[in-house]
Amino acid sequence: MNMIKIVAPDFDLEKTLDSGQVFHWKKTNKGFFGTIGQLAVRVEQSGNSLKVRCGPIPLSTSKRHALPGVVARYFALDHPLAAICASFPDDPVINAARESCRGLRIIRQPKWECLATFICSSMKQVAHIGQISQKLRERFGEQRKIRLRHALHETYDGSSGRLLNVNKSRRSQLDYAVYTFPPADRIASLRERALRGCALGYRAKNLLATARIVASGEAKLEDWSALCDADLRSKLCELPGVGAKVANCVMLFAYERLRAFPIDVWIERTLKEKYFPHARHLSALRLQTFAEKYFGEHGGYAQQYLFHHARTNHGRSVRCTDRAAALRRPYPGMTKSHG
DNA sequence: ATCCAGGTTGCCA
DNA sequence: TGGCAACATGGA
Repeated sequence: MNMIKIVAPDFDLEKTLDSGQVFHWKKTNKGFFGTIGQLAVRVEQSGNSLKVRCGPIPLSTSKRHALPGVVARYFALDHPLAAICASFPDDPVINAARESCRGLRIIRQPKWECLATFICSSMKQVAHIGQISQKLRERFGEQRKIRLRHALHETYDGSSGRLLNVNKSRRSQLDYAVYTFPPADRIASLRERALRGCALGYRAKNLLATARIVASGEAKLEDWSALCDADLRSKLCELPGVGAKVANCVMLFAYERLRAFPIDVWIERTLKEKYFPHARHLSALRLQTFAEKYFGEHGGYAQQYLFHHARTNHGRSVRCTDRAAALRRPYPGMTKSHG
């Protein structure tokens, strides 16, 4: 039985998976379905414990015992969250974010999967990125099935060990299909047209070009773990479709560089509104420099908390009953335009 | 319909 | 350096 229980204090599964750092987890009433690398996984949280079921393990039985470790590592349960949060600066803005994002962890994603997904993320809403990821996976990844419900809900014939009253077609309805992310060489083998078919738009060219560089061995993503932050960033930025923001996301979400501080439109808006309300022109570089210095060694965590806090609509300076209108406003909460 | 989205790139002064 | 437009797509 590929079912385990993991003690996970100081962890909020839903916030973690729904904070825009990873895009392929599907929420159902029975928990989250997704993949961790090649492994199909279903995760449910109740209180401090995680119930994890995985699909068929295409590995030796000795590796089976590694499952708890794989899951705990993916969700970064070893991060000292209290200490990390305590290292944030003390101001009303980050304090509010820290309060509302309790248990949110920066997970450890597979490098290629993270890089490829964020190349697809430019000028896309979080929901769209999820759609693109899903299409890439369905069309070019591998399908893995995982039991939708626990077997105890079904009727067993104790002598044969078989399910009763469940024919084959019905049994298949009990399975949930998830898809692994296609490896770089698979993407590299495609035509740009095939990628555009996954709604990538102009990003298709970048993803394809980067996939070919990775697949050729010219860019060794795993080896780059040994580089210092600055060198890693410049290596990532050499890849087509990767600029400062995407590089910082990949550093943070796949290379454990907790200092990396991605600045997207949401974070830029938040920083300007909350920390520089009167500044007229603040260059991207100055904002980046400020953020890295001010938020410190776990700036990436602070950034993720600010991002999620802002996006979940708690961070608005003015209560707004019309969420859509609030989202439409360039600087939510502001009534006067700042020229 | 119009605006915006976890940006990057090339070109301009 | 810093501003600016082009680049595709879909949801609100």
